[in-house]
Amino acid sequence: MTGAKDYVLVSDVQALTAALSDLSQSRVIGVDTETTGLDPLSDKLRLVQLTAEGSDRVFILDMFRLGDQAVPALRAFFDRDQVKVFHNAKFDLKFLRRAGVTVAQPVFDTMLASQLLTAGYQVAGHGLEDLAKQYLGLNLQKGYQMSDWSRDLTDDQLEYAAQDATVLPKLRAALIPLLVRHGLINTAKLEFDCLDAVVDMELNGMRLAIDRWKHLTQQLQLDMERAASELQSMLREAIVGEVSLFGAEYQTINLDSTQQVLDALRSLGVPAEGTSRAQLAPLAGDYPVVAALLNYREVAKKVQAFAESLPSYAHPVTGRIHPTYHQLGASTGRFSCSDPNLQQVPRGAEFRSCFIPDEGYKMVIADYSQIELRVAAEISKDVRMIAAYQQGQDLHRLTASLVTGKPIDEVTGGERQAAKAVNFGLIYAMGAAGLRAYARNTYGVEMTLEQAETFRSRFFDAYRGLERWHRAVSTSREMSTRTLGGRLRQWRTDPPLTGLLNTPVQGTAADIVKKALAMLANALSGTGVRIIGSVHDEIILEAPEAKAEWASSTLKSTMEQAGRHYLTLVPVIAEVAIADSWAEK
DNA sequence: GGCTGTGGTACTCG
DNA sequence: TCACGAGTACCACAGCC
Repeated sequence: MTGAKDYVLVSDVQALTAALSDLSQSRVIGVDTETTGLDPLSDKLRLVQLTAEGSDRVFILDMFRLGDQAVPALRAFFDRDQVKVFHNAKFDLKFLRRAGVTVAQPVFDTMLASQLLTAGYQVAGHGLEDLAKQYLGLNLQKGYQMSDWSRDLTDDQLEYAAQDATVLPKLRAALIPLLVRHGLINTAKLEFDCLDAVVDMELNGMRLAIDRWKHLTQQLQLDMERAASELQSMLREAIVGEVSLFGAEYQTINLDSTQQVLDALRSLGVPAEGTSRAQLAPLAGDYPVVAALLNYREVAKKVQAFAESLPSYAHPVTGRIHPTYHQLGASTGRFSCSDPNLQQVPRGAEFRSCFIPDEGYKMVIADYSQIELRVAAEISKDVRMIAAYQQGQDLHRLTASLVTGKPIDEVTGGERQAAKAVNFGLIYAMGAAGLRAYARNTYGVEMTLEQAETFRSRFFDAYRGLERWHRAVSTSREMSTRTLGGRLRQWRTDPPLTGLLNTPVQGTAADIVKKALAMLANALSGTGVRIIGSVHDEIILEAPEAKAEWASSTLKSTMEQAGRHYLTLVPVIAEVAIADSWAEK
């Protein structure tokens, strides 16, 4: 046990002033909070625990007792350039923000630091207890997180509250040498700088036109019922003739059960190896029942996974959708998103047009143009790709021309589409077989394996730098890789080549988006323009109508500037639109 | 009999 | 159909009370 018994309960303004003055002497302070629940939009901030590095004394601010009169002093305190150390800072920052307190950089987040150090590895946990044990050899007292922080506090609760705060500066001191050793200082700074934008996105959320959404849901449900009954009647022929107590017409099969569906298909004479889309798609032309199944699946997914579930996420206080962004949720450095996952809302306008701005506001939406291909050009230093981007050429058209041997302006639209897919697939080492399958299924183009191989080798003849990069990576035997920003991903066993190629590309794109978000949070602070979402290469703002033009040019220039921070050979372009819904891009 | 957790499958997105 | 990276819903199954 770490007995941090030395705490001072601060419940009036005089004591607060004295405490903050005392803490101001320290270059580094640990910050923790206790709240009446987990939701910053409906629960309350109860305690703020502050401790100076090197001290075991913790000032525990009782926000219920202090009330609003504490806010100006706290705001001034957190505006100073001391290092504020948090664990899972996003949580505390959201509650502080709701209480009227913004926290200026520099912020150090021990959880993000730990996640960066282990990126790619499966580790037991990144909780404060885990880190205290691992890096400091301390066993923290657990079990008070979920206690009732809304009533009079017990001595046990106060001791628990004090304990976590004292650990934070110590953890930072232990983590910094590791970040240095792993070359992760810049990446850590980037992640910490990004926190404000993440807090914005979660607190702001996105507005859903709920009536419109429910109407869409009803339509889709009808579509699904039609698709289901059509499929059901086609499959029912499979069980006609089988012995049934009630008659075959009463038998239904569970359309969501792959086992039942496969049995039924086989007894209808469909030569299906399995029920995956990949295995069924080639059979759809010959067997109407297969086409019916694929159709059912598509619409069922949209109804069950998106349409029906989304309204339950509308927040009772704001009416808006507030997802959770996991800053290091993907091992490449990308965000992941859940509850709900707004990053997988179907692209169709019928879905995205239901996401709208507040009255008097516009959405301002921007995404990077071909960001991953540009990053691949920069990493591989391929002269042809770099030159094409510098001259503002259409890279897909160029690839089509190089592979077919046609002059650029004779390339057809179909060839350009095919080249688009090839650009995408081949930079991640898609094999000849994959290419062949892709060409057949997407464009109905039949080719032999040899022809696919020729196509592939022409691609790499055209882009020598890309080929050199592939060869260098595949012979390197490295157990880790880095993005251009220095972000690290490690493997414990021999990594797949595709992972070694994909991670620096996808991860550098993530570095760029995060840099842009960090810069935006600063640039937009106090302007009334809100950051409301981000989907991998896209950033969504909500701006008062009068400021939409300004927000739009700020968004575009900030995203492009963030790109230049990492890419020096290849220009970065962001395309921006002012819109009345997410469907307009 | 009903609950929970886990693995597999299939879909969505960039 | 796929190369990479994610999350969610559903089914089937094991283990438990």
